[in-house]
Amino acid sequence: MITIKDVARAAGVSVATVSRVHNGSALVKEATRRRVGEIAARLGYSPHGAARSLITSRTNTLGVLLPDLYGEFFSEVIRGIDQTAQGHGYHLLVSSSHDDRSAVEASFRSMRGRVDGLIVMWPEMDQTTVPNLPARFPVVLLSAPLKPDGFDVITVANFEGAYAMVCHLLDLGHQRIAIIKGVEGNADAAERLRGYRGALASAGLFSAAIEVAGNFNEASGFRAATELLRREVRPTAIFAANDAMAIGALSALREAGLRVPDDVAVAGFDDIPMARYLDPALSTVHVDISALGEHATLRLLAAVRDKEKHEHRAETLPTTLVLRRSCGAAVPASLATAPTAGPAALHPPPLVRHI
Amino acid sequence: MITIKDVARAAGVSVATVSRVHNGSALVKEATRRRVGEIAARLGYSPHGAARSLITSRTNTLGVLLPDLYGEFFSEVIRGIDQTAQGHGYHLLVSSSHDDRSAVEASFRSMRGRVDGLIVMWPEMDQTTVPNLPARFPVVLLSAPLKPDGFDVITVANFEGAYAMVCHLLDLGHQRIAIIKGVEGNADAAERLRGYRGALASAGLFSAAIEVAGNFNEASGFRAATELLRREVRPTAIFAANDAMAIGALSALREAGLRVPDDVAVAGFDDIPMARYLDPALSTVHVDISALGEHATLRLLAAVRDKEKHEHRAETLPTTLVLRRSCGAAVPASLATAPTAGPAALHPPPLVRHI
DNA sequence: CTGAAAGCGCTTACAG
DNA sequence: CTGAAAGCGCTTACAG
Repeated sequence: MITIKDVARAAGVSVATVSRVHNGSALVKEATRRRVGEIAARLGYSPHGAARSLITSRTNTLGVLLPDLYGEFFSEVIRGIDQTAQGHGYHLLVSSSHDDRSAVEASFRSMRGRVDGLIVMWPEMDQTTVPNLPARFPVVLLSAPLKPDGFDVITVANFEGAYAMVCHLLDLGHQRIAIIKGVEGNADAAERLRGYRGALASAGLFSAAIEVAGNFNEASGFRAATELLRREVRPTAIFAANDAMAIGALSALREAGLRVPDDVAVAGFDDIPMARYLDPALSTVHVDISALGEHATLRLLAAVRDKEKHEHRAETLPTTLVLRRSCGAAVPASLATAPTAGPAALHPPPLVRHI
Repeated sequence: MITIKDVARAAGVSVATVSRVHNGSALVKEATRRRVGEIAARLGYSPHGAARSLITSRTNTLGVLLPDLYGEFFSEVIRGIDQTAQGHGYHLLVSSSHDDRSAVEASFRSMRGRVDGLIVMWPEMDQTTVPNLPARFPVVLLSAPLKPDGFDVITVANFEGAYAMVCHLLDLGHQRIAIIKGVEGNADAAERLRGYRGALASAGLFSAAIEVAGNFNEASGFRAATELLRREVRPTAIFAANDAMAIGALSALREAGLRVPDDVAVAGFDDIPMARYLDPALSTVHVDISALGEHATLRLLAAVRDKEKHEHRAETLPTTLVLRRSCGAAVPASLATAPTAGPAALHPPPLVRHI
């Protein structure tokens, strides 16, 4: 590996000059700049990142801690983060499978000196498990249920989205609406449940709540739907707390020979990219997932840029109702058919209702 | 930020001793070890990664360069890489949108001194664009169409998979089988096309090839299928060079009021996780995508561990035919119904034919 | 078992 | 405009 010394020697200058050339310092004679630049290029020199970080105490890298890397949701989050970070000249150091406080803290330690800040998604965090990180170290929390001092927090309008979706199902005339709940102790899951209950209560149907357990993956949605179908009184609509479980529920209903939405209406939450390709296409609460990543990154970059003056905020991204076939909403004929070819037709516009 | 000096001072020892404690050196008295360890913990000390990398010339980080971060395919690749890397104590520095030689080389330079090796996925690489990287620097190429000296290469059995799928369609009696091609100049796309042509040729139908352009995304599959439907002689089967395009084709067929597989059979390539949830479930060539990432990581770790003796290899991961409903294969009744609840039932076992 | 010292590859005041 | 020198936070022979 060739170092700054090799370049300096070959060019007959000091390492300071080579450094200045590489950092575009104005204090270099044009001729020197060109000569050193050429020699560096010829030698294939590139500055050693770790050495640079050590002296500048900047890494141009953001750490990303996620519970998991599996599936479309996390994939979209990362994409949003990556695009934004890359656009600002930052790299991404990613790490997954963080499901408790010590894992988060351990990851932080192992990233110390390698990142300028951290995005941590960990919806199971609660008051007692706020990670203990050095004060002033820039951290953005995603989907955190609280707003601890010293952190930026970005969440999704879970309550509002769930509330609106269940209200919509009520509007369609459903009286027996079941929810497949998300992971126990998960903040997103809790808020979506609260929205479901709130909507039922607003219709005077609070005691009609039908709640079954789920854990956000397809298999649990399948199991939950199967269980619901075994009950003597079946629900006429199923609201799954995320799309993955809705997909599992659709499978269960199909296998049971039930038609969606005719026999049972189904709705999800997230609007992952595949939701529109299911058959029937899935009605769901739209979350701009990559925007979540983008926002988190922008907040983090702001915090990194001025550590001192940065004011921590808690932001909530809005959600939107996206009505496709699975919930049985009457989709206007003009939207139901998409006669033109091309990308636009690929995504037959769903009925969108702003919440 | 607290450094090794602070710990040494607080513990009344030299920095060398603190360092030894943290690295589990055997040359430390038990009492010292405990005392220093406690003080370090109390102070919240964690070693500075960049400083450590600089002196040890190891980063415990692998760089991952991908063309894109969008969609299930890349998501699965990363997951495979991450799991394996994490299991071996390595971090991941990811970077996307690499579509030409200079982007790859620039990324390499910016990662210099931050990673111990690189996984580069770039299927458009060819003989003239092999990136110029320092000799002996560990690099694994994914989906590369050639095996340049000094690189490990991992590819997928594209030719065999496509060949087998098209043979299967021929076996079902199809005579007019169209292919929706992948990105021009993409190695995977080229091999899949070769497999398609080879299968037709083997049936004496080479001149019956029906080839339309595509670029691996849903929209292009939609367009291609729409174009095929406009022809005076329609194909009876469509083989899309990846699942995303098959999904687009399914949308186009549905909008045109055609039934799959009754009117037109459809098959894809990749077996992304959602393939089984489509309706009809998609017949496709199964690639163990996360295993691709896993293998790449293992090869890279081997190269990192003994740079000198490491022998570069080219490996090809096998593919499997996965027959679901969309191609019209007669699925045995025992497989078509999945009566049991639970995760197993979620994935009704497709007819798998080993190629 | 412990410490003093050199050095990893850079950047940046400070002189000149 | 350029260079000598200090120093970022560590690790590791080398002495003792």
